[in-house]
Amino acid sequence: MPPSDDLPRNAALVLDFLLACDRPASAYRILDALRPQGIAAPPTVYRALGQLLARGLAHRVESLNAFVACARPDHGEDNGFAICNDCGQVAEFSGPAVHRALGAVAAAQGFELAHATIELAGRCAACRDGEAFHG
Amino acid sequence: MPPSDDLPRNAALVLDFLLACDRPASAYRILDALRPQGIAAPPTVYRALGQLLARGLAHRVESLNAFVACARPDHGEDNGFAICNDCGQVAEFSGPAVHRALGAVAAAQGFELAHATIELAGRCAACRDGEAFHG
DNA sequence: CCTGTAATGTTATAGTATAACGAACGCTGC
DNA sequence: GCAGCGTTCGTTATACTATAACATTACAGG
Repeated sequence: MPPSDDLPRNAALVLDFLLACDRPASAYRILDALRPQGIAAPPTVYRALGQLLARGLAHRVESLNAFVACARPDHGEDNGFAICNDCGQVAEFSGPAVHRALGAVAAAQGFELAHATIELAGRCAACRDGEAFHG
Repeated sequence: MPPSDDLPRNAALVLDFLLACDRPASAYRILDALRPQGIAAPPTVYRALGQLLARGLAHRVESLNAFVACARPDHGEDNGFAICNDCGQVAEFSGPAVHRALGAVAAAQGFELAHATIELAGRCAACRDGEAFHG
């Protein structure tokens, strides 16, 4: 499987859309957005997303049932997301200390860790600042 | 809102079922299991789950779209789950070191952390041991 | 040419979750 | 009592998320 270039047509379309989005998009939102490009049915979107996920070019945000383009395709997997409840934006972060701590927890239980899902919900710096003006 | 006792009838039914399960149950699985007790439609289940989640007596496992009874109703929120891909069992853990690390990551971004979702996928100790006998 | 693999298209269906309505219950204050 | 209020509950319908199953196309290698 090629690293990142020469994506299939549909995967490239979906990735371009995700990159243009500043927030997570659901599969059906992607579908609606790409109908003009000839994508007509859910399986097409889910297949493209599957290819992107397999290449690490996109991530699924479990707590939103939505997808984002990877902010750091070069970095490792198992990054975390900070999700703003106010504006809906999502920031991807790596957090080596978090992974060390999780690895320790897993090891303590004899758990063989394959993948970590880390999703923080709260308010981003911008929205906190914004609220300062309103009270 | 009372702490834990005197749950509404449906919430108590759902909690009893989750406690009897050794693994996460989807809302529709709960629905099927509790039809004999008079629960007939999805909103009834989701309402009961909402009450349990609000009291911290159950948790939603985002990566499975399923629900578990809380293993530690006395402990804090934001616990993590270790999900075995082989047997489907889920272990709840607390991991203060993880929270400290996540708090640091959030603080570094100016992110106001409200809730952390931490879900580990992999293989539990029992399933690792089991495989040793098969090769 | 034949065949295997990957990508695609299409229809239908499974699985997850909530909106919107209204009825019934228990409580408080009059 | 009973009027008003909040909570729970029941029901119907619908929205949203995801995959099964099968047909088609395109291209690489023997």
